[in-house]
Amino acid sequence: MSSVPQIIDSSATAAVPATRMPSDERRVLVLEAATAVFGQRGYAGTTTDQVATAAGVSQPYVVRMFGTKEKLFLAVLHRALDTLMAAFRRALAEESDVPVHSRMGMAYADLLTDRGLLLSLMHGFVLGSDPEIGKTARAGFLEVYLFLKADVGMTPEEASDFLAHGMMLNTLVGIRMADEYDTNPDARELLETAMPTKLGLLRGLTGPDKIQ
Amino acid sequence: MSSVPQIIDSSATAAVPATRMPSDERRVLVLEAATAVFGQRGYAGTTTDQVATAAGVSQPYVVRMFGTKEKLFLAVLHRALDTLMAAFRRALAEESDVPVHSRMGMAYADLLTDRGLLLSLMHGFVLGSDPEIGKTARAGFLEVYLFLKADVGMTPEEASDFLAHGMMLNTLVGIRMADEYDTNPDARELLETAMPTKLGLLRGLTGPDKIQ
DNA sequence: GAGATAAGTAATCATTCGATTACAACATTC
DNA sequence: GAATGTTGTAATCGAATGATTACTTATCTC
Repeated sequence: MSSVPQIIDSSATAAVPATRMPSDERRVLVLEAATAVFGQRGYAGTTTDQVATAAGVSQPYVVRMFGTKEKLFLAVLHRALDTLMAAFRRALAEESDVPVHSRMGMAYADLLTDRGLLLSLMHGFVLGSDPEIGKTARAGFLEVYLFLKADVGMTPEEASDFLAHGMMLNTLVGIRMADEYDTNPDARELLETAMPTKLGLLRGLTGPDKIQ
Repeated sequence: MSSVPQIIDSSATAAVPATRMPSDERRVLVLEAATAVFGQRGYAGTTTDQVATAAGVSQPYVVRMFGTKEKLFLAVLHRALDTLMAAFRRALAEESDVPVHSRMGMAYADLLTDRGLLLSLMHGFVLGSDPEIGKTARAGFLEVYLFLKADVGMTPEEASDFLAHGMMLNTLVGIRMADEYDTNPDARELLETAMPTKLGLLRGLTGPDKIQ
C-alpha cells in the first residue's frame, strides 16, 4: 500500500505508431506533407502539429527531426528548388520537336502536381526580409535565372519574361482563381489566357483540398 | 479603515497618449502602419502589437478599432486595391505622349513608395485558401484585369502579360533582390532587365528598413 | 462649467504553439 | 538473448499573442 515512488509518471501508454520506417524515408514523407501545408498556409501560418498530422506522425517527432520549424521550412525550400532544377534539366536534355522554351514552361507547370511545391517557394519569395529564408530564396531564384541564361540559352529579357510568367502562374494558383472557373467568365478567360495548355492540371487540383 | 471595495484595481495610471486625434485620422495612420508591417512579415507573421507600435498606439486600441486581426488585414487589402485602382485611373486620364501601357507600368511601379502596399497585396494573393482573404484577393485581382481590358483597352494577352510583370516586380521586391544589386552582377542584370526605369525607386527603399 | 462622448491606456486572461523531457518498443548485432 | 541503437509517443512547459475588461482623460455641447 505504500506509495511506490514511480519515477515520474505511470500512465505512459505510448499509442502504437502507425508503422515503423527508416528515418530517411520518414523524412521524405514529412517534407512532402510540410510542403503541402506550408504551401497552403504560409510559413508563419503553419503549425508543426499540422505538418505532423498531415505526415501521420507526432508533433515532437517533426520538431526533433528538423530541429526547428524554420529549419523545416528551409528544408522544404531546398527540396522544392532541387525538384524544380531537376525538372528543368530533364526538360532541357529531352529530345523533342517542341521548342525548348515551351518545354521549360511545361516542365514548370507540371510541378503543380507536387502539391504545395510552387506555393511554398512563393511564400519563401515574399519573406525575403527574414535573414535565413531570404538568403535561400534569393539564391534559388538567381540559380534558376542563371540556368535559363547559361544552359537554356535565353537572353536576359527572355529569362525575365519566363520568370514573370512563372510568378503569374504561382499567383493564380495561390489566389485559387480556378475556383471561379465555372462561375466567372472573366476568371475563365484570364486562366485560359495565362495558362492555355496546363489548365486541366490546375483544375484537377482544386476542390478536394479546401482544408480550412 | 474599512476596506473600501474598490471596483477592481486602484493602480490604473494610464500613461499619456502620444497625441489625441479624431478616430478617422488615426485609422488612416494605423492602416498605413499595418500595411508596412503586413507587407514585410505577412498576415500570420504579423502581431497586432507590432502594428500598434509602428502606429504609435496601444495594442488594444488597434484591435478594438478593427474588431479582429483578420478584419484589419482585409482593410489593408481594400485600401491597397483602392490606392492601386486610383493610381491606374489617374495614369489613364493623364495627357501624355507616353503610350498608355507604359504609363500603367510606371503608375504601378510608383506604388513602391507606399511602403508594403504591393507586398501586402502579394501576401493576400498567396493566401487564397483562406475564405475571407481569398474572396477579397480574387475580386481585387479580377477588378484590375477587367480594368486593363475594358478601360485601358488591352487584349486578354496584353492584360495577362502586364499582370505577369506586376507579379514579377512584387516578387523581386519581396525577395529583396535589390539587397544584392551592388555585390551580385547577376542580381543587378536581372533587376535592370525586369525593371529598367524604376530601379532607383526600389533601391532607395532598401537598407534602412531591415527591421528584423 | 457640468455632463456626455470620444479617444486612449494598463492589466490581464485564455489559447495556442514550438520546444523539451521522459519514456516505450522495435530492430540489429554480437 | 542481452545489449544497444533507432524510431517513435505522451505529457508538459514557458512564451507569445489576440482579445477583453476596467478605467482615465481630453474634448465637445448645452
